[in-house]
Amino acid sequence: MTTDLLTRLRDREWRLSAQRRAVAEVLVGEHVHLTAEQVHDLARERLPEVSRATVYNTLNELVAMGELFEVDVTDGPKRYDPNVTERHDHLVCDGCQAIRDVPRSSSPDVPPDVLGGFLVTGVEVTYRGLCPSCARRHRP
Amino acid sequence: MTTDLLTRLRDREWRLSAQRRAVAEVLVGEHVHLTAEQVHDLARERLPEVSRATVYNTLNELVAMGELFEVDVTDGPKRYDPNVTERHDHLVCDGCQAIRDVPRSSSPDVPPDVLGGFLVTGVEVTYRGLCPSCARRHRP
DNA sequence: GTATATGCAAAGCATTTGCATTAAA
DNA sequence: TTTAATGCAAATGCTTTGCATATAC
Repeated sequence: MTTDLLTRLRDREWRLSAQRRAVAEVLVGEHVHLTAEQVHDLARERLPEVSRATVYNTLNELVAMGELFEVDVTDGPKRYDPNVTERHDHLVCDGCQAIRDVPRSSSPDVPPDVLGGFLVTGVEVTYRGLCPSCARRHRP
Repeated sequence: MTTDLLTRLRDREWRLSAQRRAVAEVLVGEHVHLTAEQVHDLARERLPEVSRATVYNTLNELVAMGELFEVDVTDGPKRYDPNVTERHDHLVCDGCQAIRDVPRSSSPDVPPDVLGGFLVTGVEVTYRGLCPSCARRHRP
């Protein structure tokens, strides 16, 4: 039973302002990888007076809390990934920049002889290619 | 026998100015993952009047030619990886931001049932952790 | 000689910061 | 009431751009 973001935030005694709630609510769902600006726009639909600074502050706090991942797999601004409970990789479309989460198949690892004393604590895997609709456009 | 960067550039009939040569010469070696600013500084040691704009122009051209990879695995500015001939992954130190190339062990892939028509053309793998000296500092 | 690269300084984005104001607990 | 979040606008950091000048071919 995975608890959702809003519930976890309440449990952490995180000072819950209307602005922070608006930001957190926007970050719910699957395959959500929004830029800060997109979060700002969506949050403003719920609460018109949310400022950009507050959006950035809030996103950074959520990242620091481990409740949000920064994802830097496309050109341009960083994206934010609320899927922190399920280990997953990313499928990135070179055509339209869409990002989809995929469960991790098998964990890659480094052959010990090339590690040279390096301590590995995490792995990120990014698959690049074309999403169905961009693939169709490319070879119809 | 892998031909080196300068040789490949000559073969491409790439207009070879002193500035471009200075930039290209800086991009030779193993485990080289410099920022644009570092490239600029090193290039200026060889040719003091190289401008920042030219460094950026040149780096972008090399990337467009496929002779250089952009690597975005650390905070702050992008890094440039001249190792385009050998398939490899990256080991990134969370302590000091050092990056090392490691040969790819086994190619990860996505289970076909979650691909949903997505066409995969490339994979990037980033290992994060602590390099030997940062690991020592962390648990001595 | 001609097309193209260079350098400068200014502009462009994305993000952060300082500080006075406001609101949560 | 107290402590912390907000909003604004200015500042920062990285990268790109426009255009006059210089240079490789």
